[in-house]
Amino acid sequence: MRGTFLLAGATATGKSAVVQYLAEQRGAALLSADAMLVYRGMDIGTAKPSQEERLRVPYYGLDCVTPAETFSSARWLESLAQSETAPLRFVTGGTGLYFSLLLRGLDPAPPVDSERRAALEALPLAELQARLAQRKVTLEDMQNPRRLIRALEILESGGSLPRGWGSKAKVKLPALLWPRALLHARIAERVRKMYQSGLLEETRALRTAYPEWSRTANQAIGYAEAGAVLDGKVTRVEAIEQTIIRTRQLARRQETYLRGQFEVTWIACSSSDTVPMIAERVWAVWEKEGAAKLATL
RNA sequence: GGCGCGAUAGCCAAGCGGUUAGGCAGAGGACUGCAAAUCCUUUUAGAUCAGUUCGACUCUGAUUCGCGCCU
Repeated sequence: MRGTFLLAGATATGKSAVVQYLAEQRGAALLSADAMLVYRGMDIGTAKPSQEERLRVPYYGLDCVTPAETFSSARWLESLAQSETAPLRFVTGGTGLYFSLLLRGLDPAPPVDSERRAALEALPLAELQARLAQRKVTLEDMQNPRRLIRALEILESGGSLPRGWGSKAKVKLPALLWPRALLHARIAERVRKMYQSGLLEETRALRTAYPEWSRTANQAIGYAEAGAVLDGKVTRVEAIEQTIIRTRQLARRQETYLRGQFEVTWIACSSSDTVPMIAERVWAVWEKEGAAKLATL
């Protein structure tokens, strides 16, 4: 078997373990499709594959930047390109946007200009809306400054807005799915383990190494709350609780994105399943559906 | 035992004799270079029983439970 095979799914569904297992078994390379695993040193809170696991399988898409740097989806495409040489490649991760890039491509648009972005971010929402109104442009989501700003960046530099992935024919994507209640239990357990494994200490060390973090790294689930503990703003117990809640909310949004953007082949999991059992099901889906048809980038 | 205060949704918490409290959590949705981000929508009430009233979560009484004080 050759080619690229994908496995999506919400956080804490066990994607990584399943794909690690399959990669070891089949001699594949792994590409992480995750916007947080790119941060060097953010290991415990992102549930990054261990050094041992990484020695057994070639990995791409990990540790691309420091927490002080700003990452971007365009930048992730570099990791994708690096992994091209592998004859058999498995891609897994929780960032649905990256699967969109992989399967649907990226319409031409100007890269982010940090000065222009900062200028737009300083504007009130009403001003952003007014500027779009001047250009007779309406977005679906006129309350969302993020999207208004990006639209203005593209328009003000002479580009035209992408048509939208959601409106195009959906592409197939396999994903793991747990009953919500079980997933919530898995999330709670995982967060507690992160604290037992030293998330606070890791955060403290990273803050020493990098006093200023990029906005995205700063907001990373687990690290934001651990930082609040270190600053004495919340207790450890409160931070654990808040991290669990934010992770649950992330998982819900991840599933919503997959449902909305892809024709998902859901691979159902239950509490009695082991990693090899789920891996077998994933492999069966991959064999049946064939290698992913990637967009030409 | 007596007196007082309280009881509102999974949690916190208001006003009101008739028209949506609100927040959090949960659920659904959007998404093209920050995505673990950003934004939109939204279910679930009035401890129990009786009374007053056209109409009670709101007023009255009893009961139950909780808290405080007294003996």
